[in-house]
Amino acid sequence: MMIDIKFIRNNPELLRQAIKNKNEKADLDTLLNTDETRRRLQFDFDTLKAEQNSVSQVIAQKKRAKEDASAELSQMARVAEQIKGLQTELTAVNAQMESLLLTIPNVPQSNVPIGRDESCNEVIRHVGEPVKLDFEPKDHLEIATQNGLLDLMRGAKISGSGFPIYTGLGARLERAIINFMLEYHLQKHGYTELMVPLAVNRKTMTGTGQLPKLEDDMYHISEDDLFLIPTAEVPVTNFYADEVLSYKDLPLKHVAYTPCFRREAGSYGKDTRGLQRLHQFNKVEMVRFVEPQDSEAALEEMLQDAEDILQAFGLHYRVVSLCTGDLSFASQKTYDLEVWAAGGKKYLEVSSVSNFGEFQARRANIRYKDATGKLNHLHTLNGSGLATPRLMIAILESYQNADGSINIPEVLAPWMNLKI
RNA sequence: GGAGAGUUGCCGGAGUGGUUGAACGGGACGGUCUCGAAAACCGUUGUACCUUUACGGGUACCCAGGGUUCGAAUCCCUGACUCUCCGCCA
Repeated sequence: MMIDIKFIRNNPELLRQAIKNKNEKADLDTLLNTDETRRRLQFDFDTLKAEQNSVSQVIAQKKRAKEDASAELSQMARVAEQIKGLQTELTAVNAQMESLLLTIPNVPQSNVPIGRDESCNEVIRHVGEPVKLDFEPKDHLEIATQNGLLDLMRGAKISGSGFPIYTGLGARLERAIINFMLEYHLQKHGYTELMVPLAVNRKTMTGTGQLPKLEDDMYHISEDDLFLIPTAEVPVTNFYADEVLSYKDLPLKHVAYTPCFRREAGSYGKDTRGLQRLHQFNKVEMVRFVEPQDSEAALEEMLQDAEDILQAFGLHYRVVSLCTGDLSFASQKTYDLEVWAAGGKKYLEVSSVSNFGEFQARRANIRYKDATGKLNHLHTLNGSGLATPRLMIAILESYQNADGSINIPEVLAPWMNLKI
């Protein structure tokens, strides 16, 4: 499957532009040349095979009639040899095609701002007001330390930096946040929960587009060639890999809580204080499977689903439309939600909501039969709803008191067995 | 970890190395019949690629990858997965 080679063949300039705008390094010319070679080989192969098939029947007839078929046999011996040669070439070219196709990114939607990097992202709107504190706010790490919520030193001791340990009330708070978000999506947004494997195979990682590009960013268990998931998107989207669904099943909406693992190779020393950037963190993820004509509307809906969580916490945030240079490899349009951190006085990314069009469905081979019985690739979307670390930062910093204590957000009370 | 059995189309289930893309049954869909329905009968019912303005034609696919052969669903090798039994273990 992969990305549609016919589409690439017919729209090379569109692809060239998309690759450039996304700052990707995909070799389109080699791909197109290889495609031509492949088609020529395939044609020759098919032609010879057709000859072999028909003469083989003649041989069968003659043998049954006890006639001499030695002329045909020697002719076919030659043909068989040629076929074998072509077969070898074809196999090699097909493999080359596949690895080239895997490096072609998804094409951004036309309404995505064009730009090199995040400085070109477009702020769509601000929602709510930054919390007003009549004292100099502390940052989340100070608050967490003072209240005994986190033990990063011991996390570093037993695993390494970036593997946080939530302690006591901190652990309960983290768990309450996760449960609150999960139940919110289940009960108010109509998602169905999945609890999924945290280690997945290579095919699965390729299906959603993490591989081959991001192999260095993932934890890999070489013994079994398994990868720790960087997001629940991977196992949840691949839930339907190699399947054919019915239009009657759609839209499908799944939500899953999982820890996420990221090596964050190459980002050392950047925004590392406290919970800002971690190798392991918790996230509730929403995934949707929809008919193609519904995916644009579904993206807006999912964005709202994620926003609802921030609003439930009464946190100020902004919605950002990512520019082409900041879009992920597989995405054709992405909104980020950035929550206001009162202590650090900056916006922190807590959610990324993306429409992948048919890109992932092609790679993972997820199809559906539409109302007319026609087979199509469906569209996939996903969005964080939300990632907890930076949400925790915003909560601690927004709900702090002058004496360094913190209040528990009202919506979490039922999840912590607290009476407020 | 050890031993055995298996993997065929939407499902069940045949298949001797040569007209098998695949018998037979079921399901689904269309039609005949009927006031309507059931039953019965007739027909249709895979995917991908190449080619053709079109009708059509060609190739591949019977878990995956190799091999034997003029020719493989059918024979051989390797691997994946499923099931049963034993061992170990939460």
